[in-house]
Order: sequence, then structure tokens, then C-alpha cells
Amino acid sequence: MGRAPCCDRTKGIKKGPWTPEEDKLLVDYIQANGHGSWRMLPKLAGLNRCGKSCRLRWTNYLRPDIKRGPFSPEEQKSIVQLHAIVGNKWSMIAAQLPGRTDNEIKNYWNTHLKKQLRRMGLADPPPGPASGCPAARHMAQWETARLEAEARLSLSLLASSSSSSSGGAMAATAATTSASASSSASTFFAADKSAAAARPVDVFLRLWSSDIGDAFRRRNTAAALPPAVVIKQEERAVLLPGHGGGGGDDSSAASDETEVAEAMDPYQMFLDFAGEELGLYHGRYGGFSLFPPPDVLADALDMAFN
DNA sequence: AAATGATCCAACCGCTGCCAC
DNA sequence: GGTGGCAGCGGTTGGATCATT
Repeated sequence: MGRAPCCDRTKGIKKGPWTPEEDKLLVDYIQANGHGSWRMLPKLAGLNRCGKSCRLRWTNYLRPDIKRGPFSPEEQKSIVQLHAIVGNKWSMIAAQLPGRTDNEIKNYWNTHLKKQLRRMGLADPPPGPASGCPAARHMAQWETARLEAEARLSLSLLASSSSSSSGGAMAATAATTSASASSSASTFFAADKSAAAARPVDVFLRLWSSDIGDAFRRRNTAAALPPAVVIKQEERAVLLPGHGGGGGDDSSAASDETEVAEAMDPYQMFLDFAGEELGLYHGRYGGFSLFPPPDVLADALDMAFN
């Protein structure tokens, strides 16, 4: 069933570019009253716009905390790293970049970064099985790093959720965000063997989504895992490597490293668990490292931006 | 100087998830 | 549990601007 449009188009609701007068009406109203219900806002503010348009105009352009101007190299790096982790989750990426909007980041990605990375042979997965050529290998490494980071994030979500009562739901969410649908271990390694061989970089997430991943999550939601505060620091380290501390002083960075090392346990635990279950993980698959060191991503970024 | 193509980005569209009923 | 309303999100569009020929 379709849902009603967000505004009544028969009443001549204005569309298109905003005028300075409209901007002023919107800003004055929100600063005086807050936005409240976006649906009601246009009427209350005296605007002939739909609420959705008002919200977009405010969040993407008029909000006072929006940072204007070109993206700094650090911001570029962060965007690429975050995109490697969460994909096209622009709002999540924007949340890590104060003053930047999801729309701005999305546009910047599509118009600048994607092309830049493509030129470097790092953007987009290879169209077919990875060949032996250096460009294809780079692409495979890039994809591997992305998937690894995604899996790490899933694990840290699992770990942090285990400290609350909703661990299973969080883990399930993480699992459903993976590239492949849930499948049993048997089908994964039997019927799907050729596909796995064709795209070895999918192996980790395939496992994570399989019965083995389910079993691991079931086992570990009941187990003791690092405290949530440590996981938060680990997430930050994974999301923004090199952005430790906040002030960037060495002592806090060293402290973070210690805590990060502890918090990596769930990741290693899953590798160990899968290894025990399958006797399969030996670090190499079809000539590529299944779980390359985290600095693969950093190297790729340095190549792209330095 | 004019025409054409490329790029940028604000804004829109439609889908999804959440929540109240 | 089903339904409808809402806010938020990501993909896409189209006009403006810039670069090239």
C-alpha cells in the first residue's frame, strides 16, 4: 500500500530553490521555537513549503553549526575510512565529522573521492574474479580491508550489546548488514564453494552470516566481554585510526592502544572459533591474505592522498 | 566570443524504520 | 499483530557554474 504524500500537492506547495526571505522565516522560527513537528512547521512559520523540504533546508544548509568550505585532507581520509567500514551510510559518516552534513559528504564522495579512488584502482569491487594484475589485487585488498572492518564493527557491536540485554538483536542487525544472506555452513562450503572461491574476500562475512556466526554469537552473548567503554574506544580506533585521544598526545594514544588491544579480543575470538569449527583458517586463500593487517587500509589511503 | 562538455551541489523523491494507536 | 503517520535516510535529478575547444 502506498502512503500519503508528505504534503498536499494540490495546494500549490512551493518547490525548488529557497529564497533569502524563506530562509529567514525558517531560521527565525526555529531559533525562536525549535523545529518541533516538521509537518506542522511550515504552517506555523508562514512558509509555503512542505515540512520535509524545511527539514532538509535546515539540516543541510541553514543550521548554524554547519562547517562550510573545502574538506581538509583529514576529513577526506576520515570519509574514505568510514565509507570503507559502513558503506553508503552517509548519516553515520556525517556523525563522525562535526559540522558536515550527510548530503554534503555524499555529494563530495560521489564527485571527488570516488573518482580519486577509482583512479587509484581502489574504488568499486572488481567486476569478476580477482586476477593476478596489480590493479585487481589492490581492489581485492581494498575490498578485503573494507569487509574486515565491517566485520570488526559487527563484532564490537556484538560485544557492546552483550553488556545490555539486547545483545542478540544487535548481533542480528550486524549480521543482516553483511553482504550475503544467511546461509548454513554446509551450503556455504558445498553448493557455494565455487562462489566463495571466486570472491574470497566474502569469506569472512559469509561465515559471520552462517550458522557458525550464529553459534558464535549465541555462545558469546552469555560470555564475559570487554566493558562497553573500552569497546567505544576500540570503535573509535577502528573508525578513525590515527585520530586517537582527541588532543593527540602520545600518552593517551598509548593508553588507547592498550585498551584497543584488549577490545580486539572478540574479533580474534571469532577467528579462533571459526578456525576450530572448520579447521580452515590459515591466513591464506587463493593467494590473498584473508585477514590482512589493518595497515592495508592505511597504506591504501596514503597512496590515495599523499 | 560562442558552443559544448564536465562538474558541482541544492533540492527532490521514494523507501524504510520507528512509534503510537 | 496490523495499520497509519512521521522523521530520517540514501539515491537521483536538474540547474548553475566552470573548463575546454
